[in-house]
Amino acid sequence: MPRPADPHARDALVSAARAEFARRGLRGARIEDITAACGLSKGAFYLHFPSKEALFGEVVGAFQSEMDALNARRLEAVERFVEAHGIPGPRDRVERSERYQRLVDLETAYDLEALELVWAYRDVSRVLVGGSQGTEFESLLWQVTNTQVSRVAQSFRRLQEAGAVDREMDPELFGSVIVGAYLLLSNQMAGMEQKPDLSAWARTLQKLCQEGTMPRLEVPRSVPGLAAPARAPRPPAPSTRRPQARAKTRSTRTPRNRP
Amino acid sequence: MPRPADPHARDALVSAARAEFARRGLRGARIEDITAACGLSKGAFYLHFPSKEALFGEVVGAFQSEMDALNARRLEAVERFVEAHGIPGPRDRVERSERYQRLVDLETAYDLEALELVWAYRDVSRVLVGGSQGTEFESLLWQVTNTQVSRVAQSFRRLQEAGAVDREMDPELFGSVIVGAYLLLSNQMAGMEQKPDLSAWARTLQKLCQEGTMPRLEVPRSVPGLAAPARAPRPPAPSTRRPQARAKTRSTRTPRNRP
DNA sequence: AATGTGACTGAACCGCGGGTCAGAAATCCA
DNA sequence: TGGATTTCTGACCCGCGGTTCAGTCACATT
Repeated sequence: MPRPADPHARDALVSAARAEFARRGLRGARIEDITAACGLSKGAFYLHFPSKEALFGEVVGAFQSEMDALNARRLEAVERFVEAHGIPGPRDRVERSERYQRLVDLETAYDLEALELVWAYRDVSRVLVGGSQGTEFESLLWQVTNTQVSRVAQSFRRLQEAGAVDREMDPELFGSVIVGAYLLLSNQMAGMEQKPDLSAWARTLQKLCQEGTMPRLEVPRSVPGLAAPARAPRPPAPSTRRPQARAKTRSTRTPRNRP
Repeated sequence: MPRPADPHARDALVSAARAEFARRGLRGARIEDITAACGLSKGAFYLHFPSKEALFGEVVGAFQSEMDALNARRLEAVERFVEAHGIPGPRDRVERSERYQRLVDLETAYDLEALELVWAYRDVSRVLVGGSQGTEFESLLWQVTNTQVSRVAQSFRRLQEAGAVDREMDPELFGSVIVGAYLLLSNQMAGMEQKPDLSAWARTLQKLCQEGTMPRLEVPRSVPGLAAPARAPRPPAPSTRRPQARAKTRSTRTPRNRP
């Protein structure tokens, strides 16, 4: 087997591609730029990957499977906790009991792990979020997102049924807020040169979630006019979606009149 | 002036373009598809816009200026409130006093307005977030995002200095969470066929913010181990950003050895 | 009707970038 | 040293899609 392949070529391509994707998006990245960054020629790319989409898919796959694994461990850990200690009730929460604190610590630890994972794949996350619209990967992003939203919503619902969180809150909406926060944070990570204090992030995130969903107990008055009529709710907006598109093709255009 | 232009042509093009951008992203949208959706020919597009980027820029400009205007009104309203009633202190918050409730209502009303605006431009928002990476509009998104993060962080900081919110929280991080929630919600809106109950969304959002940032006062024990060592923080990850890219161009490649 | 004018068409043009492949280069083995 | 073999190069091809423009059409005016 003469002329052994450069052992770093494949890794170098992956790294360069990730950087290029992060800069220009999936569509915008040019294979020649990727190979040039590794000191290779365009043709060399195809010795390792059939297309840039395939390369990206490989990286995304790794990201997704790690995320899935983490998710599974997290679900299992919470399950074990509930079996051992039961679901915290309203009292646990407002009094910040030992077992409530334990659960919060558990969740915080997993939030931190999730943040670490996102940090490691922050560039990929950025591309998935911001540069894969109209590609095969767009749906994948929503798949991951919705999985997370569901997970959060599910555990939220359980606490809700136990009376441990405000019953008026929509679990799905709550989940969206949390996941949305992750998405923006991951995008911000992509622009950072050094790692932020993810541990502090995880703590703040948990605090926000825990305190923000405290059930109403010793509340003095019951918050009547929260909905607030929101003066002048603004007219529906200048333009909605496709108001009067005229015809599918040029065939059916109405002639201005007949001679 | 014979052959008057079809009065709907321009609007139809804008609508069709927005739909197409939302489907395929800025880069992925094809001008011929846009014009075909209006029953026009490709050439007609250039009678109205110099390029698809120009069209998009026009729509984005409208979005941005409405957002800026709303932002200005909001800042002014909060300023007026503070002048009239002062900044709520810790007591106001934990007791949910009248003036605290007023401020929450005010914020909720503006959140609702913002959500309404995002709803009207949900397709544009989706493209800005998810389909403009590597284009001239990418920076614009971050400009808008950062403006909002700063606004939230600023008002957060003020409350923090008054002792009305937890001092341990990073204002910028808090802002990112809120804005991130908006971004994900706007993306989810883009896939909805009918308008959700934005008023409920605004309420939940505010509740989360308000309760989630409650200062520590009558807490029984002072929450010692929140930081949680987070077992096995995971090795830095399989791949970081461009570890060993070899050379800028093919010129400086190291020959494997000399004959 | 004839004519002028501006809206609109669509074939043609062209650059960009993905993908190919004949050949050069590198390495091993005899 | 001279094949044998595999890696890697880079010129080339080609389709896609943005852009152009000569020609056509619809309408107003005369």
